[in-house]
Amino acid sequence: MSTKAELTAQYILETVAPIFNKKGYTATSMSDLTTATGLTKGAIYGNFTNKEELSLKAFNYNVRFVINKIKVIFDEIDCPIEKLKALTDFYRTYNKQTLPLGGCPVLNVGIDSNNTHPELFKRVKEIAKKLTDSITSIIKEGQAKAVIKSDIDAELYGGRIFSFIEGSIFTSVLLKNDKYLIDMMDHIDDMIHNELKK
Amino acid sequence: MSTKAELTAQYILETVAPIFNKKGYTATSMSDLTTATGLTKGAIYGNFTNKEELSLKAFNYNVRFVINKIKVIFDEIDCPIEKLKALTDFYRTYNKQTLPLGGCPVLNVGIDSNNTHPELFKRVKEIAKKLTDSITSIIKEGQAKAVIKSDIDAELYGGRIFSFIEGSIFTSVLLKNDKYLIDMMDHIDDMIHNELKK
DNA sequence: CTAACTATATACCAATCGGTATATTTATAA
DNA sequence: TTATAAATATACCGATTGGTATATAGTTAG
Repeated sequence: MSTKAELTAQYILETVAPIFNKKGYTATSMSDLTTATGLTKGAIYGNFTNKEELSLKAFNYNVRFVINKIKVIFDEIDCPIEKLKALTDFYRTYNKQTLPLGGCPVLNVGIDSNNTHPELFKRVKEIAKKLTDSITSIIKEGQAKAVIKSDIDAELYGGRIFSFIEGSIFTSVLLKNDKYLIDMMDHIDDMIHNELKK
Repeated sequence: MSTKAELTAQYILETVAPIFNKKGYTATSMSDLTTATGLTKGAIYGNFTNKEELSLKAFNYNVRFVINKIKVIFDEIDCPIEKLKALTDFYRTYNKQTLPLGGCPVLNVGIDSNNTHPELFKRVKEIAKKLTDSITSIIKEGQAKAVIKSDIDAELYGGRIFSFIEGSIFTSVLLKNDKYLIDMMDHIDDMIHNELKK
């Protein structure tokens, strides 16, 4: 029952997660982490084997944060069309919601880990696949329930919507204006009505 | 006439640009650059004041590479609609074309420099603005020439198309499949025909 | 209250970091 | 061919990197 260490491990993870997400793996130094946590290397290395493991768990922590929010929303909705609309509603305020994380972990770590940290990149890819698959599933569910046109290519739209979302997050962050994100969600809503909905 | 130094400076830039683009600023070490160029620090620091200046010029070099390609295409086309379609054609093979650069510099450096290198980030933002503006201009030109619907919000579509492009680049890189990029270009083409074109 | 154990802090390691001063080589002009 | 200048290589700098061995402090069971 090592409750003490578990608590500090959790505290370290929470504190460290946004730093890794914002600065990236290499640009985040162990001294950044000791400063932020107010702990020493002894405490950090007592709870995590090395920087790599810590960064991976930090990414998982950030992703879980986002996915849990989406899950909560989805669990309250039956209709696939409404699920998709709830998803765009969620992403309308995505930048505000991911402020404590330091931005979108998939976008940030996806770019950061590419060509530098294969294991981390692999994990991001897994999550991206999971996200596109979940959108695809909703569309297929909509087809099964006959509220979405049966001739729609669900996989294609799943990937397309994922690109829509990540692209507009990127633009809104780079140009520092949420209008790009919000407009894209409007566009997706239109698409749902004009192309997907039966 | 210091032709010698100018040549090596150019050689260094070309060799170094894809490394910065792939690994990011911090993860790229000076020793990476001496190894890649086969030169020593003396040669590099003789031609560039420091790592920061070098990374900025490397980004500019990469961006110029891409923008020049687009310029060449645009200069041969008059019709705004055809320009937009040529743009999607260009991006269909974007990953292959930017292979020597190590990927999309706007996407890579935009994420990498955020929260770490304000000056570099500012420069990426400038380029992103330039790109969205150029798309917006084409749409406005199309409206002036009465080939694009006059009630279309050109700025809105400019930002939207930019997000489409960057988002699909991201997805195709992350999931290692060009189909996401190609499908997005198909989608933009459809949009041009169904929403923009008069 | 003490002994045993767990968890954190301290002090240190070799390696690498970006950067510079100087020596050496290479190119150029007379 | 030689003197001069330009360009590159070498050798080094202090600071910081990720990581570890050990000492100290904190917690808990008897």
